[in-house]
Amino acid sequence: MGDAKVKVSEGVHRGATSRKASAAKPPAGRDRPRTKAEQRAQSLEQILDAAEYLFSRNGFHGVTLRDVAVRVGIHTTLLHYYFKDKTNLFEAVFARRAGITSGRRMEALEGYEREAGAAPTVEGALHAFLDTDLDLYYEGGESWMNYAAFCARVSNTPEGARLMDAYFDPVVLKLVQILKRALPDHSEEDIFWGYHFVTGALMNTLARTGRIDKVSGGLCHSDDFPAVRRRMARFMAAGFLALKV
Amino acid sequence: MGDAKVKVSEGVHRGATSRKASAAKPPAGRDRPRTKAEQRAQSLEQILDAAEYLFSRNGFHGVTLRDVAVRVGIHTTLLHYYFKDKTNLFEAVFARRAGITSGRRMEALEGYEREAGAAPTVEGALHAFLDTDLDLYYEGGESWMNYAAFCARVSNTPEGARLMDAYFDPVVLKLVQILKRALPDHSEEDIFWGYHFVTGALMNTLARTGRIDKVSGGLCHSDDFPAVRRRMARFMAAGFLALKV
DNA sequence: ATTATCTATAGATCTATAGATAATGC
DNA sequence: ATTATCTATAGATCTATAGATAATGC
Repeated sequence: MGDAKVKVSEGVHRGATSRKASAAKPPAGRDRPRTKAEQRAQSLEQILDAAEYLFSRNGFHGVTLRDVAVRVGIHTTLLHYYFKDKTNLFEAVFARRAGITSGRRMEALEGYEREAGAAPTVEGALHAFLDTDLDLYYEGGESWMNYAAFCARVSNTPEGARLMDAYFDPVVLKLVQILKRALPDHSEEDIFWGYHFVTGALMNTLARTGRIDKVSGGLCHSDDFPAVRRRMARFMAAGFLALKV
Repeated sequence: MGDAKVKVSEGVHRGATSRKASAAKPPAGRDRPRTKAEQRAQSLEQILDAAEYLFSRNGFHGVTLRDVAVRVGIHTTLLHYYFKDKTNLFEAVFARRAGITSGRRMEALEGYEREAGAAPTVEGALHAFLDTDLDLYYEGGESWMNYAAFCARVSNTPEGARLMDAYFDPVVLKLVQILKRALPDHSEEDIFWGYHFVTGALMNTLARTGRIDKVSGGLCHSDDFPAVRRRMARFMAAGFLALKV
């Protein structure tokens, strides 16, 4: 765990050293939370950010509560105070942003459905499904990018897949529903397997393993979601169409 | 760990009970290895099988040496005897079949290259790349299917991705090389991103998370590699072609 | 005589809880 | 008076090693 950077925040009560350094006068900025509500909110967020980052790289079992605590600069026991136990913390990381993602996607899909009226296209549906999501992560900054990687990792595990179901099934079913209308002559199996390919490619994107960087000799970058966005819906739409001989 | 089935093998020395039961006479079948070489080979294989299965579902940190030992029906220390430490065991699981997979794929790609001569197609290259692999896992039985899931899981992690590089880079580069010849007007970036989509979809297949089963209401099955094989090369080939406007 | 397997055990680490202390709230 | 944070510690588990025992090999 030599790589666990201790992000020293100037929060209250964060070890004698930093406290002493800023004890005489209340430190200038809004670094130091005033009310208890603020303090609580800040701690929760810092903990979730750290856990999100660590879980996204090392998985549930690859992260210890100590890792998280060290990264935030607090004591392990505080994690129990706020989150009861490790499983709960993990699920809290997942739940924090799951509603937002799935909500935005659902809106985008329903928006497209209305707009397209009687003649939805595969590519249109995929744009709504994919671009909204990619934008959210890319524009959301580091934490959202970590959340994306977290989801990719979770989705790859048997237990994790179950977690995803609860939040993302409605969105997937909405997408499938539109795809069926766009491809009335395709078999249901074709549509589901097409969806299976799309998710795989998407998860591989969100995971940002760095493999594409290496394989391409530095020409492409795992972090370059816009590059994926520019290609993915078109690529996949053509794939769907090709399934029907 | 309630689900860790103890596969009681009738090997030598496997606990007083089973030993006593078969002590008087040497047990009939070829269950009991004669020579030390056979004994060694059998133990190694049993350990690798168990580790492969467990690592594929729970990842490196989600499996303890005790889990593996219990599943085989031996003592933890024997794992150290044969494999030194946990990391080594993990890499041995990976290495056992990596050469075979990558070898077969490479042959298939080179075979296709010769056969296609001056006019290779994207779909042809993808058939060679994908079908060979899917067949190997599907026809190889349970252990090969577990290995596939193991790889999918490994590939999704930052450290794991590095492991894959060593073995699979030449195969990937060969594929890319053929794709470039098949798509002379495509940008290199397009080809690499297309490859990125293909891998993602493939890894999602190998992982067999059961998600497609659920989403499709039981119509499709994660285990159904032939169904993927029938669709994937065609799907992806169309995607590649669509990238060039 | 060598190899395969087990027994015993050290040392580290991990999760979780109980209870103390130091802040803010009213 | 309540909430946030820390100290101390129990109990479980995990990896790894040293050394004993029981097979096979010659």
